Parts: sequence; C-alpha cells; structure tokens
Amino acid sequence: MNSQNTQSSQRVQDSQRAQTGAAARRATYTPDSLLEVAVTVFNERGYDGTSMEDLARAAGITKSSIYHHVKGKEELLTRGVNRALDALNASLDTLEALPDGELDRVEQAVFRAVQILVDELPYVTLLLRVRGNTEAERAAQASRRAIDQRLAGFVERAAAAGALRTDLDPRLASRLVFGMVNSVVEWYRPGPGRWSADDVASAVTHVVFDGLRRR
Amino acid sequence: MNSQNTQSSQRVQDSQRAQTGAAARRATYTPDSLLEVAVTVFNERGYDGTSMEDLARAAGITKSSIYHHVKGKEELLTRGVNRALDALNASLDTLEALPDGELDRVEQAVFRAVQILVDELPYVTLLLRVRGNTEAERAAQASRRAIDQRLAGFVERAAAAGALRTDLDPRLASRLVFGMVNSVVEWYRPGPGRWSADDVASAVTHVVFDGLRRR
DNA sequence: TGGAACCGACCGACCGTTCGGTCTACTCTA
DNA sequence: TAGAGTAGACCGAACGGTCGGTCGGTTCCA
Repeated sequence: MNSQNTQSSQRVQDSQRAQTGAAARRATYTPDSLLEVAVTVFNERGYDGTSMEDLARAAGITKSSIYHHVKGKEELLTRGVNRALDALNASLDTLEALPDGELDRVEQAVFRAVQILVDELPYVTLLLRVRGNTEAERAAQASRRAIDQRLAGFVERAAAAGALRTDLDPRLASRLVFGMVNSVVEWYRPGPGRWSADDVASAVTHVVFDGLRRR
Repeated sequence: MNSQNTQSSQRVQDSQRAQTGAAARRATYTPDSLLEVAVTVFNERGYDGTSMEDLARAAGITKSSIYHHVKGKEELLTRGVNRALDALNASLDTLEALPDGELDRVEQAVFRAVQILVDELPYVTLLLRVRGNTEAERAAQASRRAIDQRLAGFVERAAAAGALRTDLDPRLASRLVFGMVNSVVEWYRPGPGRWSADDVASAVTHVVFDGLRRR
C-alpha cells in the first residue's frame, strides 16, 4: 500500500570549492535545496497529506535533521509560495511599467504568466493549491488574490480601450483566461522532446485571443 | 485561530409522513444528506485537512454518530467523487451517440461540461482536487483520466475532420480547453444576481472557439 | 576544537475509528 | 389501549496509531 520511493535528494554537491582546488565536499542540504525536495513532495501528496516523515524519507535524512535547516513545516510552505509570488509580482511590475498598448499588455501578461508557471512549476503549483487552514496559507491566498486582481485590471483596461469583443464581461473573461493559464500546472511536465514553455505559452495565447475554430 | 462555524446541517425533515398525516418527524441524517455536509467541508479545508471532528461539528452531531451512517471518511470521499463521475460519464455517453458533426460534438461537450460542473459544483470540485494518497483516491483519478481521454478524443476527431485550426496540437488544445472548463470550480458560486450556468457555459464556448480579440 | 550536519529517542496532541450504552418513536400483542 | 419489545439515531469515552516538533547527543571537517 505504501509507494516506497526511497530518497531522491539532490543535495548540494561541494557547495564551495574553497581555496584549494580540492575534492568535492560531502553532500549537504541548504534550506533552498531542502525546499526543492519538500515542494515536490507537497505537490505529490498535498501539503496536509504530507508528513514530516514523508519529507525526511524523500530527502534521505531524518525528521529531526530537517529542523536543523528550517523552523518547521509551515516555513517550507511559506518559502515555497513566496518564490512563486515573487516571480509573478516582478513580472506584473514590468508589465505595469509598459507604455500604453492595452491589448498588447494583456497578451504579454498571458504569455509571461505561462512562462513563469512553467519555469517555476513546483512553486506555482504549490501556491495554486493552497487551502486556508493556517494563517500562512491564508496570507498566501490573499497575495494570490491580489495578483489575480492586477491581472483582471489589465483585461478591464483592454476592454475599456475597445480591444476586446464586447459580448463578454471582462471580469468573467479574465477568470476564464487565467483559469486556462493556471490549469497548465495540472499536466505540464518538462523534458526533452516535450513541449517547451514557449510552445505552451504561444498555444495559450493563440487559443485565448483567436479561438480554436478554423477560419 | 479556529473559524468556529457551528452547525449548518440541513437534516432530512419528516423523512416519512407515515399513515397519519401527522406532524413532522425529528430532523435526521441520511447518508446522502450527510455527504452534502461532508463534501462542503472537504472543499473548504481539503480532504486531508478535514478531520472527522470537523465534519461532526459542521453536521451538528458527534464524531461517532457519523459512523452510524457511513463506514468512514473514505466512503464519504468515494460517494462524493462517484456522483461527479456518474454525471460526467452519462453526458459523454449521450455525446458519443450523437450523429457525425465533429465540431458540433466538441462544442456540445464544452457546453455540457460547464453545465455539469456548475450543477454538481461541490462534487466535481472534490473530484478535481483529489490527490493519490489512498487506493480510493487513485481510483477516482483513474476514472477522471478516462474522462479526459474521451474528451480529448472528441477534439482529435474534430481536428482530423478539419474543423479546427491546424497550427495547434489537438492534444495540447484539449488540455487547455478543459483546463479552462475545470478552472470554473475555483471561483464560481451560485446565487441570485450572479452568473447562471448557461452564462458561464456560453462564455467559455465563445472564448474557446472564437477568442477574446475584437474582430 | 568549534560548529555545522545529522541522528535516535521521545513528547503531547490529535487522528480515524470502535464500543457500550441511552433516548425516542414506532410496532406488536394481550 | 396499556405495555413490552424493536430499531434507528445518537452520544461519551477510549482505542491504537500518527502527527509536528524537541532534546541530547555523535560525527566530521575546516
């Protein structure tokens, strides 16, 4: 009944080559490299469905050793979602600083959102799946809602500028568009011979703005 | 820290009026009315984040009383997801029996999917969020994948019939389209003065097939 | 030799579940 | 029609087990 995936750590190899061009140091965790393992497991089993024992097993160290690197389970969650939030907010700042061109801004927003989603896949996945059971989770949800609203603002400005079809409520359109964008985390997996971030981003952009129908 | 939402049961009133046209019997749960409460809580806190104590509190009975109606937590999950699976599969059967018209079939599939999603919102939400931590959850995921593949089949047939634009991989297009459809569970809430199921279904259909751009 | 990295043993709290029992509405019978 | 019997709905207490987290070490390298 237990899927025993023993260790898949990827610890930091020779974190510093030091002064001497000497041999590699023993593999060791940093908070960030541990986070990488943790977020992967969170996304497999869900945050609430993941025990510290699960994390320890996946990291190849004991439960107590995890507490040497981070304060606890919640810190891993916060660090994880913050990484996604930082990337998304940085992108929005850039977009907001762009000159007029309201339709172009929305197109850029969609394209960039997909790229970030693919580049930071595990972290964005974690963010999108967060429930509101603890204060940290509710804070993440609030930050995420703020991002959704900035994006919805772009769509409304494009609609007000007359760049979008007029038979759709911009707020509804925005929900649907970024719903499609976010749904990418449910199936996208990177790898050679698979779709690239740009493949997906341009497919999303094409469907969203011009539709599936042949014309 | 605890959001104390005390009881919101909706128990079965006068489950039988008996021979006499007598007064209403005392409110009581059935497995189905209890399921309704449970699925709501599952969707708020996540399945793994919900304790039997949480369910008991929301139902206004004790933990042990829940076991009078159902075998356990997992049965509530199975019953919940099955309700969604049954509705979706029934719709697909109907669609498959339709005469040719491959593009029309896909349009119908999208429209009907949104309708079911809205009609059975809590149950479909539960299905879409299931992780694979137990055998029951993995079974639900497998059934869901089967549905996704039937839908993808419709899209591929429409593409093969030349009804869709040719610069998009039909498998990718299918993921995106039903990703948008499924994303509706993340924000849709029924209520007077809000969007109806048909509002959302036709908005999704319009965006998916004709895009957001003014033309 | 100091400190980072790690470990095994353990803690109190809470988990899903079980058990014995109570209360109440209804049915059956004398 | 009184009263015994039955069955369903529910409860309080407790079960074995797992949870997130702590503590007092040991190891090992700069």
